[in-house]
Amino acid sequence: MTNATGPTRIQRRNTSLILEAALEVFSSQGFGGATLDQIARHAGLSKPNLLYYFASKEAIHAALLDGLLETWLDPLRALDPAGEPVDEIVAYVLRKLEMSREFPRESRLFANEILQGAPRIGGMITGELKRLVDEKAALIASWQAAGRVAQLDPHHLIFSIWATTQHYADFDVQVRGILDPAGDAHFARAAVFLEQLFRGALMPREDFVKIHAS
Amino acid sequence: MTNATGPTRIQRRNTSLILEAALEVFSSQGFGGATLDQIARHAGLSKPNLLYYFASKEAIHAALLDGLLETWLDPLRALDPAGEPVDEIVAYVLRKLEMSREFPRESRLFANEILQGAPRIGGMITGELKRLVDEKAALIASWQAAGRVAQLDPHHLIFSIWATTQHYADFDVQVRGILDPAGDAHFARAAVFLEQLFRGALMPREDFVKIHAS
DNA sequence: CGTGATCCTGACCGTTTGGTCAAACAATTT
DNA sequence: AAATTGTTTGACCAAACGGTCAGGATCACG
Repeated sequence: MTNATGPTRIQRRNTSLILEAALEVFSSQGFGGATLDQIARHAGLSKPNLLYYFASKEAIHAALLDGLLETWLDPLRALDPAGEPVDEIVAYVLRKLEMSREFPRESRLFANEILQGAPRIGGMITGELKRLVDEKAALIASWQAAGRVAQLDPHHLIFSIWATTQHYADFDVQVRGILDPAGDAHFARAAVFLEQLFRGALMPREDFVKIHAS
Repeated sequence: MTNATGPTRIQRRNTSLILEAALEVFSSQGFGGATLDQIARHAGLSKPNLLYYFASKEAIHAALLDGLLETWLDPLRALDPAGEPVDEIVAYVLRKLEMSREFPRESRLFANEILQGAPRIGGMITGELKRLVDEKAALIASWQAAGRVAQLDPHHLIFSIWATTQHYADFDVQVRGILDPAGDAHFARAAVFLEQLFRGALMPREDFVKIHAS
């Protein structure tokens, strides 16, 4: 039965094998399109063995999302009230872009979930996520009130950061189809572009004039 | 058998019922997650009746995408070499945002397809789409060479326009979960924001200084 | 009103789906 | 090495899947 000594080596290894395989399959097929057989094959385990570690397909999916949500919101949490506003926001953009490069499957997993109406994480959006976004939007608004950032709707600013950065993970196939490269070269260009885009839009107007008038 | 007089009234009505239902289901479940029974129920037809009009599930999906691709690329095609550069690009942004508001399901259908690796429209991306994007990117580059638009990578500029505008369709649930509104009110704010964002980033630096130095 | 073409459906088929289970197998403890 | 616990699997199940088909209903038109 349940054991107080925690998960065994085998348990840790297999649950992680399963979650890795599930990430691969769910992120590229969506929940409905994924099958336990696919996940089992990717994990190198038998289907009944999956269901020894997880109660159901839903349970695997839930465990995946649960384990990822925290990591996913960390960059936004790191937005520092004490920092230089424009630099803070630009750093957030680049951190988010980096996550799209390093964890594209995780991004696609969330994208799939939200595209399909967020049936399994709806509560988290209107709860934890909304609280965090409202808090950081208020922070940006306070920066704007102090004249340290250009006046742009803070909520929509955050949306635009999500949209532009996650685009490189979620629409990877399209991006690669249009720019030919097989590697990660376009991420460097994307970083330059996004920094220009947001720095240009965020820099307080007076500062901008000062710099360019000289 | 085949008739030279074209489709009958019934054919037109039912194929359109089926495509409308398929759009609803495919866009919210993905191809793999959708079932013929769901589509049939939404269309108010029996499953065998669907298959009287379309040879297979794949055929319905293909017909949907085929009929939509042209419409979807029209706003980009409309980017006019003869127009005022910044206004042209901003107009494109707003047109694209309007499409996200009016046709969110179409946007999600494409998003689902590309998220899942574009297995069914891959050729179109590296063909027709790439040609169009390259052409318009060259147009923007020529505007930049003439000093009429700020220097920003044109391809990534187009990506960022797609990303920011389609975000309001594809991630609708998330946007609505964070801003409370049930209606379309946030689209007006999004339009203002996106115009600020892109106009600020696109305006040639010299013009900007001129305007704000006075 | 008849007749040929079009349209529609209930019953059915083979396969795949998520999930179960008893029994075999391996690890660990005593 | 025996006993206990934890792990794995082949065989199996009911339901749902995409798709077929023979035949009945409905239509357009002379």
